[in-house]
Amino acid sequence: MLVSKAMNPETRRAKVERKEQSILSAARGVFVEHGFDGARMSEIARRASIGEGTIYGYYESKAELMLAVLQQFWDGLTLEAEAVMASSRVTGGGFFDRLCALAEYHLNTVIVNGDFINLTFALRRNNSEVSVSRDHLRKYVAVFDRLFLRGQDRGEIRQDAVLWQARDVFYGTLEYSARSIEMTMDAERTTREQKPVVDQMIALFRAHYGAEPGAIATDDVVLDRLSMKIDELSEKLDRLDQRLSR
Amino acid sequence: MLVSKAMNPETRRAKVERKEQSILSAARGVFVEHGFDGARMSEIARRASIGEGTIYGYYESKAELMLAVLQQFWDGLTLEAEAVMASSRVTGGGFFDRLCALAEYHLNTVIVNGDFINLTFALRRNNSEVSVSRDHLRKYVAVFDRLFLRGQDRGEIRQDAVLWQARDVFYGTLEYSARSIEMTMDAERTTREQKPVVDQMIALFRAHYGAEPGAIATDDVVLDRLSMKIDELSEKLDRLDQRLSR
DNA sequence: AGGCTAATTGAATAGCATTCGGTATTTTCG
DNA sequence: CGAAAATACCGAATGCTATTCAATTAGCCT
Repeated sequence: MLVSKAMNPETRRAKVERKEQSILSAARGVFVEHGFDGARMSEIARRASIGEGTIYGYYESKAELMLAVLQQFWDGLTLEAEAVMASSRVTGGGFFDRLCALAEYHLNTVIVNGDFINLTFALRRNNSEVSVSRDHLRKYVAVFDRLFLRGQDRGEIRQDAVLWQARDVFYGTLEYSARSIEMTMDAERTTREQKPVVDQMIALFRAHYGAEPGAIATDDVVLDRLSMKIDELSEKLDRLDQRLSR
Repeated sequence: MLVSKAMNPETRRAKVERKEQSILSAARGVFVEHGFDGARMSEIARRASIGEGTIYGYYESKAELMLAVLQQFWDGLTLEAEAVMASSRVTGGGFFDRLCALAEYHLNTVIVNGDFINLTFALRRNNSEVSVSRDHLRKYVAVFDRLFLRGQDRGEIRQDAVLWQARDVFYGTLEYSARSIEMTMDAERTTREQKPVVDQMIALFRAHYGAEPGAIATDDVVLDRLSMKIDELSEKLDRLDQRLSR
């Protein structure tokens, strides 16, 4: 049939993609539930309603299936992070409002999907070739980079601030905090919630990277005043000089 | 024999411990070389020169063996970190010298033993009971805590600085930086070495937690210089004034 | 020495990812 | 449309490993 000829290439791809998605989502569920080693290919197959061997027509191995799941995961995070920053709550807000929103989103994500994130880095244990997801990670952290650069352009951030350091501090601190929180590592303070972590972080950024820290602004005022006085003195000197030479 | 009676309890324990150590070091080598999944119990047994089944008389399972290796690893780190801070190079030095030494040591360690550290957190995927090493982690990070508190006592650090935040920033940033470095994630700057990471970090700590932030000190110097110049000018003016009025 | 206990061993077991030969389903072309 | 060719699908068979266990050995005490 002509119809089939015209439609089939479409339907075929669509069908394949649908099946791929069903495998992927089944796999994601099983991996989240049992972890990598605990996940059984048989269970994934069962949940996706396909034969066990069929999976291998779509993914080379368990590790590569996991990798596909992780890539989808990180891509989703990237989209959500962008969405959070563009959300109405912070639209029109300055750099620090957006940063705060991003920090809250990231911290919460890391806490909720901690296992997933660990797996991202744990996967590159033996299968050294199967660790492609660098690009996806890069795309995710690029969300922060764009925000930071824009903040610099708009003059909200010091021009001499170092992007890579700020990025490391931001993601590093949040990730470590998340681990501390979920470990309830704190013998010192039993209630260590997410909010103070983000607040402290924003405060640090404001103080260290902000374009106009209070102390320095004050000093600037003092400097201006002194400069003006110098100018006054210079003028007076000139006038005296002229008077003397006359 | 009385001798055997007196010695055997000692020798027996010693023997057991020696065998335990030999298993542990064999395991460590194999795990480092091949990762957790890649490691074969048979190879560990061979390297320890014992039968395959014997291992299970000492450790319940492969995961628990790994755990023992990890605990030994973290304990070693703790000792080394203390040693670095007490080393002659920084003896008598202030808080920031010690902090710098600790940061350099930690960053280097994390880069060199990155796989090991990942494994620490990746192990608690399925075997949720087998994740005891919290105490060992706690002991390790406590090295920083002691340094920080001492710095506060000596007045080198602001009294209102928050310990847990500083800790998160310190370890979090270093760990994340290490990952970035070993991933050579940087399309922006190909040569991102360890030194600048540590330097930036120390600078941040000095500025944000130090009792006398550097930026303001610099501005103070500028202010002083300007004030002096104004004084000079004033004196000159006065002299001229006197000459004129004479 | 010699009996008793605990330690050691490596062959047997069991669990799982991956493969493969056969079957069903789709596509192609006369 | 129909049959041949190609492709997708299946799940039992394979192969590889952690783990167990019955037999053997070494250590200990009187």
